[in-house]
Amino acid sequence: MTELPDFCRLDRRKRAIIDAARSLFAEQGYERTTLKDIVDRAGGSLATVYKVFGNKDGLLEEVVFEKAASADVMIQQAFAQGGSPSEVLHRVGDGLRTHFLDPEVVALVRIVISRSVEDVDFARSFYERTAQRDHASLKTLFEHWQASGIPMIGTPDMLSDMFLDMFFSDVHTDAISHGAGLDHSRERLRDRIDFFIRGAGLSDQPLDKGGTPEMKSPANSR
Amino acid sequence: MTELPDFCRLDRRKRAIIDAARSLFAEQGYERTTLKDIVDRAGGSLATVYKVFGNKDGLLEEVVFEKAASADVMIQQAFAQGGSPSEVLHRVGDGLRTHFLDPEVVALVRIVISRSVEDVDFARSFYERTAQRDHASLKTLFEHWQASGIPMIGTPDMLSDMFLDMFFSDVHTDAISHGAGLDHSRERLRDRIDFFIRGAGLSDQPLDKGGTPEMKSPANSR
DNA sequence: GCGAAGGTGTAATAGGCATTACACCCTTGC
DNA sequence: GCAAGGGTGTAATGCCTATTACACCTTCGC
Repeated sequence: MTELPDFCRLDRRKRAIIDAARSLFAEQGYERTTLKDIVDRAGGSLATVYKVFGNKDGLLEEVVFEKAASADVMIQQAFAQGGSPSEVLHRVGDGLRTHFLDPEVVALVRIVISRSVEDVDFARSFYERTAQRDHASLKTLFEHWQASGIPMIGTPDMLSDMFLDMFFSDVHTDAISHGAGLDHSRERLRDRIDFFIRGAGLSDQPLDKGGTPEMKSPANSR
Repeated sequence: MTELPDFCRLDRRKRAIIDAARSLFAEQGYERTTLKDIVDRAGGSLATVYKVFGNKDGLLEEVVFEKAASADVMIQQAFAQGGSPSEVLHRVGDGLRTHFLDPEVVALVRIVISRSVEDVDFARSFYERTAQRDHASLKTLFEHWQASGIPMIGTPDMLSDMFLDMFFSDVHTDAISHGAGLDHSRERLRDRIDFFIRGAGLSDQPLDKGGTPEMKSPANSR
């Protein structure tokens, strides 16, 4: 029963291979990266790659699904911290921005998209574990607010869609233009989320009825 | 001087090859499509492909940039037809929806994204001729309205960005999920554009002060 | 009909890379 | 120390496909 040592050793190998593969895939794309490249960077041996992952596709799956975490936990937390819809949405937006700003995430999205032709199931599975899950989490938020009597225009489903669109479109643009066309500043994000909040009819409903009904400042036209 | 006949003949060949290549690239992706596939479908000969396009990459460029038309003309027309911002934007939205619903457009976007790693210039050039041009056209619209005294919240630049995001994000989702996750109905589009109009503070400013100020039907909360 | 310009078809070249096979070395538990 | 099992390194296999070369056939103006 020499399980533990073997496991550890193999495990270290596995880690090194996955890390090397992820960075190489991100740099060069999947097709252009040869297994030799990966072995050269990770150390170890080609034979090990086949022993652990079966083949190149198997390795890709491990790499992608390890990194393809949904942001749902972050969304729950942002909600749990409390505050008005506006405050929560700004927090969520910050979290999503950080997540999608990661160049490795963009690179993986590129790979998934290019493989989505040959392997629809793979891509769809990625979609379900990321975008669809984010959507569901966000939808829950709007449902909560709706249930607690906060007025909004549009269904939770539609609002969640629109909110995420702001981020997917940025990832999309980044994937094509390699960041040439995009300003990822915090100010831009703030403006966009404020825009969303107006569209959703969520402009601060003062739960405390102390303040004025939100005098729209003309400062928005930057 | 036998220019015309030669030209015509070559031209017919060229057309057939581009058409075959475009449909095959859309079906299978660029890497998976061999020049043999293309010649088999187009008829003619491999040698002709090399004579006309130089190599496989040259063929791809022709295919992509022929199809990658900007929607700017459509945007100008939608504006020229007149009407309130709301009316114009709904028209533009319809046009963009039609454009981006074309599966071949989505397929080409997939290809451009996957090649954007190895050939940044190619992808960027695509971006400039499509998204960036659409953005510029749309921005002009908002500038016109702004100049003519119609109040709006946000800069023309930002508004144009936000408007296009609704479509880019759909293309992005389609590219990954192959349409599994998306409803492209006209109703959804209408709701989204109404959302945008609220966010932009453009909710019908009656230029003609005859009618009622556009009674917003509560049908929005579908 | 004829000759030439230009397409066509096919076979050869060449290189790349996933995948497999195999002999060697090193760690590990006794 | 030592035997065994599991990693390692490398070479071989095999397939695929871009690209080239070349001999043949069509078309078109005359």
